[in-house]
Amino acid sequence: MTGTRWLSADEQRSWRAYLAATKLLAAQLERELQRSKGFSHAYYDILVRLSEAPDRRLRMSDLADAADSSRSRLSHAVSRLEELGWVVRETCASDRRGAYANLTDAGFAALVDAAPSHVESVRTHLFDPLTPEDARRLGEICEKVVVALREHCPAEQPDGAQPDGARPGGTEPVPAGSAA
Amino acid sequence: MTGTRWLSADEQRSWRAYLAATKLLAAQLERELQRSKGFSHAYYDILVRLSEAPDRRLRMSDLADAADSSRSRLSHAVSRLEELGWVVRETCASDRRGAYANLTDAGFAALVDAAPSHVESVRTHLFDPLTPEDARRLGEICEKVVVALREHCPAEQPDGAQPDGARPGGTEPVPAGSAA
DNA sequence: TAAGTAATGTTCAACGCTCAACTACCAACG
DNA sequence: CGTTGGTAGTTGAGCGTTGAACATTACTTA
Repeated sequence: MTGTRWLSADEQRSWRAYLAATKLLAAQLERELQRSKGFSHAYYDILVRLSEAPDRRLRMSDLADAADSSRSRLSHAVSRLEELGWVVRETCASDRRGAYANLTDAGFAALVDAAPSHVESVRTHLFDPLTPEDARRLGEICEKVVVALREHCPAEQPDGAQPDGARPGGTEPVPAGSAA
Repeated sequence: MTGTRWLSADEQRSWRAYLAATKLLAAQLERELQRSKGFSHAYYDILVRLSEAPDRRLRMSDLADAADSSRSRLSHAVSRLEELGWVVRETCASDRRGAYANLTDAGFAALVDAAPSHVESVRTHLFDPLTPEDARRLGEICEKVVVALREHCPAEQPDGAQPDGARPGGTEPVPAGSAA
């Protein structure tokens, strides 16, 4: 009864490195963003998704999917962003259960303000230590993992976002669209 | 004044894939471990580190470093593990400020019980979608990132663990040492 | 030995996340 | 219509993390 497919020595080493890298990198980016701009990466991510959406607004569910977040978490987070004046909710006319989250000018400004230092953090701690080839491969590998995860749990995840893997949109820098 | 080194289109794509993959994978592993065994990956990690240590015990600080955890978080976590009967604290004779965390037989048994399904999760969601070559490269890339992060923040991190990057030890399977 | 500095570990308050209700609404079917 | 089932989003309790403050003990230097 030893059906377990244990990890090989190489796999274990990769796995440990993965665990350490992801944990340390996330903690470092969080710390730098928190110290320089006073808000979390979770907020940043929400602001980015909204900034990229048409009219800078998104249905709550779509925003949750875009940010790989649970609906509950998103609802709480949007409430806090509303208190900051960075997002406002708006009820949906066509489906009265629904709600839009709108990015305000102040929210957009906060994103514009935070982006440069955050991008610099990402570059410093992730891309600078890697060769361009490494970076490209990391992306490919992660895309494979994402595809597998999205199709592997069709009923467990917050929702079944299509396994795109190739969304355009600029992550860090502020996307197209005029400020203010 | 536009000193920001923005991400290229390729870099952005890699970065987004990285963000999605790490978030989804962590959530999936957490969910499966939680549902099948009822405890978190944070606990699992602590149990693993303790199980690998001589006499299955470690100073709190060393354990915090090994698990890439803050002292505060570790202290809380160990308290909870103590309530489960999986770890016991012991005051250190040679340094009376210090404390050891000892893995109990029950704690070791819990790890032995959880390991197979957890390893299966890791394999299913990470290694199965990848080629062996991918897995090897992922490990190399992560090791580079870890090295950079560890040397880049000598005064900010919980502690200054030496930039090893090549610790042996078996991660998932239960390491050498007799059970019970 | 006394004073100053550093390290270990715990505790507390604030905050965010999770999970399970819960409200409100839509849509289909009889 | 009225019912049933499913969807959108919110809420609240419980729990874990964070970061700072704290007590205690060790080390270093005069």
